[in-house]
Amino acid sequence: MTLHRVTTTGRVVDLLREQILSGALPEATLLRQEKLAAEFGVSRVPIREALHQLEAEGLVTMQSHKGAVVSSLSIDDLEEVYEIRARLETWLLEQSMPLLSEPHFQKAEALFAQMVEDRRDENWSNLNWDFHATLYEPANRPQTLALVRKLYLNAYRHFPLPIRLTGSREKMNREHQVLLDLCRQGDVARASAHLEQHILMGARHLISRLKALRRQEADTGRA
Amino acid sequence: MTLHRVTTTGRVVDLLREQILSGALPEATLLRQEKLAAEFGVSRVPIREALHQLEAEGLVTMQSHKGAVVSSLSIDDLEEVYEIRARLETWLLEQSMPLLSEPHFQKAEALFAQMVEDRRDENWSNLNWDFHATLYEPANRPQTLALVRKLYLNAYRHFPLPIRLTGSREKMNREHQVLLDLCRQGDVARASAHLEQHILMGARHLISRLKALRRQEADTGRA
DNA sequence: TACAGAAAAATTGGATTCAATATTCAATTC
DNA sequence: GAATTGAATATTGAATCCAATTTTTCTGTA
Repeated sequence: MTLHRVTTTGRVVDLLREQILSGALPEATLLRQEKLAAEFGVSRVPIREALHQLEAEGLVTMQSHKGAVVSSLSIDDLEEVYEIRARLETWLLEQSMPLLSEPHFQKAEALFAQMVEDRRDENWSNLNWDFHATLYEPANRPQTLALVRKLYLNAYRHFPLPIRLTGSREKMNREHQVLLDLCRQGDVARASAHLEQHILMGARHLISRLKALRRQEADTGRA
Repeated sequence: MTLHRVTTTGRVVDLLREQILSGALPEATLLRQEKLAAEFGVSRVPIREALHQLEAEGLVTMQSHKGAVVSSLSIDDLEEVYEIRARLETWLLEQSMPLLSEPHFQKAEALFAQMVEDRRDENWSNLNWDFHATLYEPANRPQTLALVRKLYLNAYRHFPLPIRLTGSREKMNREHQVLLDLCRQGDVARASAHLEQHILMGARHLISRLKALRRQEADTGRA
């Protein structure tokens, strides 16, 4: 177990990524190197290296001599990412279900209970991911899991947390409960279909909330 | 139409990526900043920024104060990447097939003819990708297409070109021909199944060649 | 000879400095 | 008065310089 590199660049990358994925730095935010350098108390060099790295991850876009901005996903892109997730996650579930055993169910149920109980929005994303990942874990597909996780985080960002949860929490809980039941019953076909619906409905909800938000912004802008 | 940024870092990224994906820089190659800087006639700063970017793309791995190496895919990882491709590309094909029209067929046939004719190995990868992409294009899934392309290139590298083509060219051509025919006939189910086999067989071939190569290297190393 | 430890060299990471490009804003022209 | 040019300012891109870390080499000892 190697205790990873602790370079300034690495820390800046982690910090910025966290702030972008959490929504603290919303899309289209201009990232000034000097400002970030002052904020973190370092020179501009590690800032720029971090920005290049985040650009490769798709989280920011850089234009030479102009600056870096937090990149945004169009609604179409967002929908497509969810569809990719649906395609890959159902596949993971189909592979893992025959291998799911009691410890997995118990872990998933514990995470589910936490999600129902913990009302703090900021914990929801991680719990939700851990819940899903637990069900996929026996498939033993590390590359796929890592890829899906990246898509998950990338799609979930940009939205102030309360917004993306409003009015969907109870629904999500019910769907997770059904998914768990179907997994326990070993009904692969229905579990997979349910998961697909779960993901695509999530996308629909998010997109409708996003559109409402944009309409609202346009209205206040006009007023 | 913006004439893109021409920064030193950007050019270095493109050059290194090209060399890695083409196999000119094989896996596990140590990338010395000073050496690369001298080679490209620039300072170490843009080299380092480029390495960070390529690390985020997964093409190199960096260890602090030790150096950067061209990252390698294990055989298991390689196989998994091919399976992801199979899962996503069949999906793309299923969506695009109902929308395929004559211009697409003609473009695909032209690319196919070029692949049959052009014996130069170094053109094969790009032609092959263009052929596949042509069939997926009507699906209008830019994110998925970009993702699959990345997986395609990433998996195909590391192998000296002649090695990965030896003994598979004729087979590939036959399979492409069948795929084209099935697409023209509009038989979605069979085309999709054939494409899946095509991709998975490609993986099997590549892996067996790779294992043979490693055995051979071990033998000569022992001798 | 084999090994441990310290000095030296090599290499990377980060700060500072300089150069190139973009933006801002005032002066000028129509 | 509006548009345009150009100087001043701000910001990024890259080179050089210094610090921190790792690797190698050398030396002394068992």
